[in-house]
Amino acid sequence: MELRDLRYFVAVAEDLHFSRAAERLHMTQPALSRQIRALEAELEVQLFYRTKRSVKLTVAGQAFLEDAQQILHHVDQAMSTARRTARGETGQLRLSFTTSALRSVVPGVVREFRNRYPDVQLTMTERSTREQVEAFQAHQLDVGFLYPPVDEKLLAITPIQTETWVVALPKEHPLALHQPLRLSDLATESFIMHPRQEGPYFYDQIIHLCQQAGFRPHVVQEVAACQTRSGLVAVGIGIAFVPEALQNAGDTAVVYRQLKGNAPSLQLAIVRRRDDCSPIVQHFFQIFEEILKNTNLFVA
Amino acid sequence: MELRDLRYFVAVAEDLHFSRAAERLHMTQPALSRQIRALEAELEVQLFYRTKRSVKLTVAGQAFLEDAQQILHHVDQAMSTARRTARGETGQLRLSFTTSALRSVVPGVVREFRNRYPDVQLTMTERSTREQVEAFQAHQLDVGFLYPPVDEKLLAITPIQTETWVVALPKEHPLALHQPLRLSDLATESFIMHPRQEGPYFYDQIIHLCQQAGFRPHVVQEVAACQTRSGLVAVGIGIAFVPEALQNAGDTAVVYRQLKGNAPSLQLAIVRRRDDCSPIVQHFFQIFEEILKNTNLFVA
DNA sequence: GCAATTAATGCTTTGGGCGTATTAATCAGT
DNA sequence: ACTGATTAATACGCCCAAAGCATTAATTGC
Repeated sequence: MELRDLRYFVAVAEDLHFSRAAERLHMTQPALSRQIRALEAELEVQLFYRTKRSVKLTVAGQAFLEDAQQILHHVDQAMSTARRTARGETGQLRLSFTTSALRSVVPGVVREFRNRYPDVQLTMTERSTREQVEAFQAHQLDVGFLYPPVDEKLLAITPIQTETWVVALPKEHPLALHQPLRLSDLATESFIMHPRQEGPYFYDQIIHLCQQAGFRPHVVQEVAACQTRSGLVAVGIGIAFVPEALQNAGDTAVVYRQLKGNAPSLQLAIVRRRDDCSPIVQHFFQIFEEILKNTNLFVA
Repeated sequence: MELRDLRYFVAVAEDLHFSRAAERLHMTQPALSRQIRALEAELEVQLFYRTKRSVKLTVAGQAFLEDAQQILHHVDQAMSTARRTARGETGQLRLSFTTSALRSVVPGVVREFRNRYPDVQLTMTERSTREQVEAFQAHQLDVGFLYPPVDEKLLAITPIQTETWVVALPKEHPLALHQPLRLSDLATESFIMHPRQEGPYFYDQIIHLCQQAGFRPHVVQEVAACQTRSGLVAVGIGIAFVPEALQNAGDTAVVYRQLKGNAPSLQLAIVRRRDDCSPIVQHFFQIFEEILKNTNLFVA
């Protein structure tokens, strides 16, 4: 059985006339008659009642007609879907980002991507840098916004922008009057830190900067979520570093102060699997680059 | 595009190995490689990443694989359905019957038919003789149990059994003491009749018999449904003729009495369209004949 | 009863798909 | 680094399945 047989059968079944159907199919009537007979022989089923003058579908023929039409339609759809998938117009894109990236570059890119490729199913998951790397390794992620360094040969890492982090202080804290602060002003404070295991680079950077400023920070708690750190600052547990982008998060019990001189900073990066040549991912990167150009962010 | 292409593609996509797939398809590797390339050219879509040593599906290839598998499965199903339909093992059977037929021959046939052909969708509709003829003409009915005579050349009518009708009387009626009754005993009674338009033969037969018995019946009401006639008898509106089969309907306020001599009678018939050669209808008739033989009913 | 219509049959032709032989490229093992 | 094994691609020739052409047979309508 071939699709040709189905196409011939559908044509005859729709016209109930061999000669006309043959003409529509750009072939001769004897060829068509033979093929239909061959199809009936293969199925061992009579599809048409024929007299020398008229053609009529049998019950089995009616049932087969419905299936045949559906199959031919499905074939068209499959071809179209394959083409659209190859062009990156349909499919899925799994996206992850750290909390702070969600407050900066992500929304604009995602909005534009949805506009241009509405048929791509977009899955967005917030994940820490470490979780994203694991998801990439498990082939459960296509594009991530995370904080290098990440030693992973499978990943293609493109730095985007350098974020300077700021100090979050309780509103009533004496240092809240100063702007900017020196790092050495914080020597006797209690620090709420980002857990080292979730991103050792950032943790070590702060420890290192503090040592340069002449003290070793007193860490009272480790919390991964930036907002939670901010919240703990509000209730007086200590002070914390948070990304600049979080300043507008709207907690009135907390003030944010920039640091003079070497401040802790992080380079946000957009990441994909190096072997991933999915056109959807390529489209996403293209849109991302366009937006980056227009908004004139610092590109490291 | 032909099914061959889909079969080849699925084989390669499942094995990710041209030589092995070719072997499974009982063909040589070069032929298979060529066909896949031709398919990609026709779709204008790359389905596989190939190196000289390994084969991998592209995203478009993955999408196409799912469709291709579904299509091939649908084709198998369509062939199977056509065969089963031709054998009358699947499809639909639209059945109609008069109220009284439902109480006699119909249940046994239907039960056995459902047993033997569980995949045939059975639609059962109660209809008067006239309604059944109309449904046949509109091609909305396949098999009917009705009361001839019916002048319709399109229909093949097979008489089944002769039903003698009985008189339904209120329990307290003086004539309830007699068994059997004479028709002439009913000369002064009020009659609840079956409407003439729903089946003139039966109506006219009763009028004719009464005239032979020397009176013209006094008709007080016309009601098509036999049970309803029986119900009206119970509340004293009059007397009525109902089929024997209705005697066991269980209304304790009504008694049924046979008539001596020429009683009104009807010949139930099983009917189909003369041009209908659906195997399902044939099966139904076959089962019906088997059951008729076993139960030894009178066949007219 | 004859002309027109329409599906089936017989014969011939052709092109697409297959097999064989070979090539090119990559990988693994020494 | 070299060699043999593996595997997909290319070249060429063959063959049969499907198409076309010509004709037949049967039915319909005037």
